[in-house]
Amino acid sequence: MIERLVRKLNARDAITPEEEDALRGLISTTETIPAKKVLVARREKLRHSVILLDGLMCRYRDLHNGRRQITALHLPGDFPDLHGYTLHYLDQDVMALTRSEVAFVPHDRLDRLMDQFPRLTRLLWFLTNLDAAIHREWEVSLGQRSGPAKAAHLFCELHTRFSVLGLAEDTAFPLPMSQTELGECLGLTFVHTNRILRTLRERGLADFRNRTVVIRDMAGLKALAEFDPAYLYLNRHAG
Amino acid sequence: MIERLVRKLNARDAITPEEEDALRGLISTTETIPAKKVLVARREKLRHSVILLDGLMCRYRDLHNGRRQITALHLPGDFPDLHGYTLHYLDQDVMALTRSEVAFVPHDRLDRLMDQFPRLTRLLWFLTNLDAAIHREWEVSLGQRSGPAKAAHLFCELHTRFSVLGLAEDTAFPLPMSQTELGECLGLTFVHTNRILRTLRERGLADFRNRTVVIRDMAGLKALAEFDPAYLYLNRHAG
DNA sequence: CGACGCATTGACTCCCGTCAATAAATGTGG
DNA sequence: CCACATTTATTGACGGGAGTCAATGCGTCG
Repeated sequence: MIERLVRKLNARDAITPEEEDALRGLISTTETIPAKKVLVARREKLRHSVILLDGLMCRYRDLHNGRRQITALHLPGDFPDLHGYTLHYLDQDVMALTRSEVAFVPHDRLDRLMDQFPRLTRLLWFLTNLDAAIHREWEVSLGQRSGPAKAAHLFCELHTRFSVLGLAEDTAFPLPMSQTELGECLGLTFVHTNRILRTLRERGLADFRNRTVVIRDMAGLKALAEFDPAYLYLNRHAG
Repeated sequence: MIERLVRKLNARDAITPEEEDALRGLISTTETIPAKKVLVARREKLRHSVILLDGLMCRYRDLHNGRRQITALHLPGDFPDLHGYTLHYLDQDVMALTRSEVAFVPHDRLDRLMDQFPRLTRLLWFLTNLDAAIHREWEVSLGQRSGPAKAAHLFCELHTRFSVLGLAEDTAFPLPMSQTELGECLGLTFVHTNRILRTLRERGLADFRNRTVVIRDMAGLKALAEFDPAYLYLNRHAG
């Protein structure tokens, strides 16, 4: 059930069996969410948070001109709205990009966890801070990187994050979203996103097709993106 | 000493006198930081965090092409690197934009706080989540808003944040940074930032001069920015 | 088979970056 | 207090990256 979450946490800090049990005990129920469904609406009062068990989710914001910015992508093991525990409502919508499995975590169980497991509490706090670190790196991409570098950087990030979960191959990972949605992550229109994907393909760097990203030249892709994974906090023994 | 922080927290949730004392007890020493000084370097191992008492600070990231993205602005009462408590090092540099006063908070005192004050712990966790909410709103700006709307939105945000602290007038607030630095917040070059400031001035919306922003037409500015302050979580009684 | 969503490409426009020059403001030392 | 250097602000000319509009192809599904 929570294997992905444990795997994600273990990549950062050792989890004891007791803590793993405590995490398991957080879950009340699970549910299957159809693609395109908004799971948590902006401003909605929250009494539970959600662990993504399987599938792909995002957080986003719509603007009046019809454009949308996706501000976060969530992989299995992520806690897309854990911040809702302290914020009480979300500032953005959470949507399933694909059919997804989620587990509900009532906030009163988090209250109890905070009393009994300070170390685990700090780990959950860490998870929300990791989330924020990814937001910051996206700010850098959105503000400063060139179109191709934006796409390259996102591919590098996702390859790393999927690898941690054991869900990526050496040079490929699933990315079940449309070019429109990819563009909404990168701050680009789908037309321009399509052109950028073509340049990455023509330069022999990466290929996004059939909902899968194939990396042809990892070093070149990382160089174009100036990818530095420090913000993913994977250095369990260095940090 | 921590009046600004208390004021910031009180705008979100009531702080008891005991909690205020506990917050005061977090501080070990204070220090004056000269302008342009990097207070916390990326990757540096951390044993304390910092409360900004007075001045203006930012977090940023430099890219190889010489460009820089500022990912967060910090006002008095902010905790610019509180996330360093769980992350152990920062993914970005923290710099003083002006001469600043800071207070140091050793992480072992936060450890003790977590054992003794779960509600206050949740409030500190809230602060890092509020920080992340601002990151997300900046992602929306950087990715989707037009140049003038980016500047307008930042002005609206800062006016609100300064107002909470009692540091803004009805239609003006201090912004002691250069146009270059403002551009680094907005993802624009200083040349274009200058042009955008001119259009805001010519449209009678806002005027940024002498390190001060004067808002001439609040409704118009908010409309241009599509400013919705929900992400600042100020609705103490609604959330 | 037709409807629909998604991908691809071209033509055109415009926002924004680059390069460059100059003015204005600020700071510094004598 | 002035002379000078440095930073910051302003503006113009030019080019390129990204948005808009539009047409076409393609795969899926009812």
